[in-house]
Amino acid sequence: MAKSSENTNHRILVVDDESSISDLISTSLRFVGFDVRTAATGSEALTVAEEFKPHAVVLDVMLPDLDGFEVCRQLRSEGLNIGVLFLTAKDGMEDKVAGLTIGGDDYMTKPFSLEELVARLRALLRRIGVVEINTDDEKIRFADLELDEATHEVHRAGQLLEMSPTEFQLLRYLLINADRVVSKSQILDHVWQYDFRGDAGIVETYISYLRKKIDTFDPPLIHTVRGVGYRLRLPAAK
Amino acid sequence: MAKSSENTNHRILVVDDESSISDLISTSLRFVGFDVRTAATGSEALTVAEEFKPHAVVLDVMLPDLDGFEVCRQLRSEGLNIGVLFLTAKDGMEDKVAGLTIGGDDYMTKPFSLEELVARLRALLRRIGVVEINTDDEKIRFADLELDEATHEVHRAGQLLEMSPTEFQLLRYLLINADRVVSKSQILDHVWQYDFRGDAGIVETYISYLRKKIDTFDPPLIHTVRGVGYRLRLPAAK
DNA sequence: TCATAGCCTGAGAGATCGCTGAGAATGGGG
DNA sequence: CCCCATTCTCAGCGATCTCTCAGGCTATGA
Repeated sequence: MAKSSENTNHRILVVDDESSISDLISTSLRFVGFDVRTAATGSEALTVAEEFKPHAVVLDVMLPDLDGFEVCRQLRSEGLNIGVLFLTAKDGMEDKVAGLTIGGDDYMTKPFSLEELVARLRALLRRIGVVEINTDDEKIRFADLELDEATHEVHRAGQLLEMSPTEFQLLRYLLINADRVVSKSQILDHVWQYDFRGDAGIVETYISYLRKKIDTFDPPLIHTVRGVGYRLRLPAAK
Repeated sequence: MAKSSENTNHRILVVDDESSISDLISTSLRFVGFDVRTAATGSEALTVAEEFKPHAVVLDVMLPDLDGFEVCRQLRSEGLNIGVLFLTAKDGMEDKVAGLTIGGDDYMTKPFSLEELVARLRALLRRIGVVEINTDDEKIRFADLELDEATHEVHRAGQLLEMSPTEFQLLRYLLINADRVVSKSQILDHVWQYDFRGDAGIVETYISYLRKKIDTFDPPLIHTVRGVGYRLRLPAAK
């Protein structure tokens, strides 16, 4: 995950009762530049929110005391313009959550990937109008390759390329780290769901898929750095 | 390994229960200028960290009491911006360890080389923002030779040179010690994995490989100091 | 000048790494 | 319920890399 100064001073409150999850999330969000606080219960969340005044809340629906929706209601009742990103287990509750996400809110099912979390959170902040800059441009470009966060489309040389969700996320991670080497473990940690227990070999397979789609054009952009990882680069690069 | 004033006052906590390993690591880190403390258990690590306030921790995943992740969690839960470099055994444990590269962290499998350790640790400190200088420039230069840690590229006279992993590490070691003579055993100790049980003759072979790549240009930079070792230098400098 | 220790380098065996095709397992949509 | 897209595992292979070894070369000191 690339460090970015764009998030500076945006306050995010992370609410989850499993400390392993809230640690994982808060570490990632801090690293990309957010100012993060955590809470383990609904009431703690309300207390912390009062003084912390977060721009957005990452909120587990299932909490020991109040449920996430109640927390959300009470946060909103204070008239604050707070975005909420709900987290829910993948158990059928999803549809209910989907119905309850109003306004600019969003939800994700656990387990998720960290890249996805950050992308959704940024989109959310953009929607509720907290982030001003780059508000009309959600595209990442490298050479003649273009990835659009908003439309979820990828173009190379003006041509639309079909991507599966995982391919899209992998490509985004490579693009964010364009020109830098990223290891297979880094990719696994950021692009795959945090509970993935497989081999890093899966990354090779997906790199292969990606190459078949974007590197049938010239020049090839995805380069292998043997023993280290992968790197997006232009051959011309001096 | 070169002494460098750049690391001055950066505190590193080394946590490993095998004293041979933690001695090896702490000696190397002290030599390159870090302020080092060690701990043999997870709880000791937490105690020491409290008063030592390290900038980064080199942390064995396998500890007698708590495991490395738990130690990491507890260090982080205090909201401190601490980088963690995990050490893991090469056996199967790898797949159990997901999420090790989150938040700027990194990991290495044992056995590793000391050069690699120092390079990774510096990169980590750079990422988490402890090191201010050269924050966007991870290049080492000597004459018209340039090695880039981020892209893993080597250029001479503007031309890109392909390097195998070992060649890359050897060249980095020579560059760090530019103008100084380094012996074959020094090279072996720093560039090769610490459990390498072969002959120092391997160094000659790799020097030969390097020369074929970087010293086909003029002037030659790698010079043999007979009976002592090798030295990177410009001919003009006497 | 010669002898010798130290160094260089080519050849090649063996190990490792990464790429890819095939196919099983999963899950959503028609 | 079946079909299709997608995810993931696995194994074969080809390419690259590591390391050993041996024969030849070079600097150095007697």
